Amino acid sequence: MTSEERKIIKDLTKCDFKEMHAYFMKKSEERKNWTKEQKQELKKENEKILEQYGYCLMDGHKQRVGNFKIEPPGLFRGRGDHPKMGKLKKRIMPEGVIINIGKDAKVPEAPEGHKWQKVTHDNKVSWLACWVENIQGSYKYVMLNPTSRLKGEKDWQKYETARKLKDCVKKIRGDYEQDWKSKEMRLRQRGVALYFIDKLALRAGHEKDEETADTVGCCSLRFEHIKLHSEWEDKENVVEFDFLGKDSVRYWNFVPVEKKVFKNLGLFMKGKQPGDDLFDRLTTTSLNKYLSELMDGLTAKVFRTYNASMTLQDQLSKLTEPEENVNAKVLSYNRANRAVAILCNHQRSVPKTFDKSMTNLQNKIAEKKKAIKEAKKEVKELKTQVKGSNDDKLKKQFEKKKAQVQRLQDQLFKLEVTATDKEENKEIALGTSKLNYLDPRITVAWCKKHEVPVEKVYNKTQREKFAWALDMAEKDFVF
DNA sequence: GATGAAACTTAGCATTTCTATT
DNA sequence: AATAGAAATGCTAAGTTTCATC
Repeated sequence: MTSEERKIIKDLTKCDFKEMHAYFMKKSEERKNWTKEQKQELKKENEKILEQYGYCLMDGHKQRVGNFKIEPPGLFRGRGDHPKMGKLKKRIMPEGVIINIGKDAKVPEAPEGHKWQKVTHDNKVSWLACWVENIQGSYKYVMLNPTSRLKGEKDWQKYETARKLKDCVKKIRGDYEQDWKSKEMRLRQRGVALYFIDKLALRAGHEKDEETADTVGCCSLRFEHIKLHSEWEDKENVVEFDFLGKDSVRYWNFVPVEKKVFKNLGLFMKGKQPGDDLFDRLTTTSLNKYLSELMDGLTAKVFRTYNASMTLQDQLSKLTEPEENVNAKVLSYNRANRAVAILCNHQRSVPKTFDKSMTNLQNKIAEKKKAIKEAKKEVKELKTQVKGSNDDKLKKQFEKKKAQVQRLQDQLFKLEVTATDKEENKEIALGTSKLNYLDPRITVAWCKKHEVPVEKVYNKTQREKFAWALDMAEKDFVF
C-alpha cells in the first residue's frame, strides 16, 4: 500500500478479498478447461522457449541452464511468520540485471528499448546472470542445472569431503568430548554444540536479523528452545528440543545425552532467560574456523552430509534381506532413506489427497485378494478335472491358471508394499535427502549388489544428476 | 569480533506432466 | 479419448559459507 492507502486501511481482517479470490479461481478454472489443442499449443511454445533460452555453452559443451526465467513480480509470502509477508516483489527490469559471459561470446541482446545493467566476464564464479531482489536486498542468480558438469563436479567434491571426515571423525569426537570438561566456557559450549551437530545433524545456525522469520539452528539456539529432564520415560538426562528450523519447520525431539552434556547445558542456562543465546560464546564463524583447522574443507554442514550418508549405508545393510524380491528390497531402501529424512528432520505436510488415495489403494488390495480367491478356486476345480483325464488341453489350462494365481499374488505383494511405504511416508519427505545428502555411489553400489535396477530408486532426472556416480557402478564402491 | 556482500546449496510446496484406468 | 491420481518438475525462499572491510 502507499502511505495514503495505509491511512485508510489499518486492519486487513476487515477487508473483503472475495472478489479478488473469485477472479483468480475463475482464471485457473478457465485454464483447466482449455481444449486439448490449446494445451498442445502452450506446450509447444514452452518447448521453443526452452530450446532458445534453456541452454548455454560452457567450455565448448552445451549445458542445461537451471533457472533461466526472471522471477515475476508478485506478493512476497515467505515461510512461517515472516515480517515481510505481503510486501510487493517488484518486476525486474533489464537495467537491474548483470550478465556474466565469456569474453569472446556474443552477449545476448536486452529486450527492445532496454539495456543490461552491466556485462562482466568473471570466470571465477558460476552464475550467468544476477540481480538484486527488493524484499531482502539479496542477490538472485541464474545458474546451471544440476545435471551440468560444473554442478556434478561440485557435488562429487562435497561427498569426497564427507568421506574424508570418516577418517578423522573419531579424533574429532574424542576432542569435543574432552572440551566438555574444559576450564574455558567457550570450549565447553563449542564441544556441546559440535556434539549436537554431529549426533543430531543440526544445521550450523548463523545469526539472523529481525527482517526474517524467527528460526534457529545449533549455534543460534536460545534458552527457550531446550528443556532439561533428569528423567523422562525411564530414560535419564533427556534434552527436549523444540524450535523452528529452516523454512520454519518444527524440530521437536527428546534426546538422552551423556551426563556431562546434560550438566553443561544446565550451566549454560544458568542465570539466563527466554531470548538469551544458549551458546553465548559461540558463533558459526568461530566454529567453522575451528573445524577447518581439524580438516581441510571441514565445516558444520559436512557433518550433515557425512551422517546422512553413513546412516543410509548402515540402514541398507541392516534392512536388506538378500533373499527377498525386488519390491521388498525397494521398500528396505525407502526405509533406509526414511531414517535419513527423520535424522535431518525433512518433514512435509500430509498431502491433501492422502486419505483418499490410501483408501483407493486399500480397495485395490481387497479386489486383488478377491481375484486370488477366485483364481485359486478355479485351480482347484481344474486340478480335479485333470486328475481324471488325459486331456492335454485341460492340463495346459490348469498350468496357465496356476501361473495366473502366482502373478496375482505378486501383484498383491507389490500393492501391499506400496501401501506400507505410503503410510510410513505420510509426513516425511524423502526427496531432499536423496537429492542433497546421500552419496549416490552408495545407492548405485547397493543396487548392483542386490540386483535392483537403478530405475527403481532413481527417476530420470535423478539418474541424470547422478550420472557421475552411475558411471562408477562398474567399480565396487564402499563409502 | 562484527557486519554485510557475494555465491552457492538446500528446502517444501504448487504446478505440470505422465500414466494407468475406464 | 477422457480422466483421475501419481510422479516429476519448477519455483524461489531460506539456509551455509567465505571473504572483505571496519
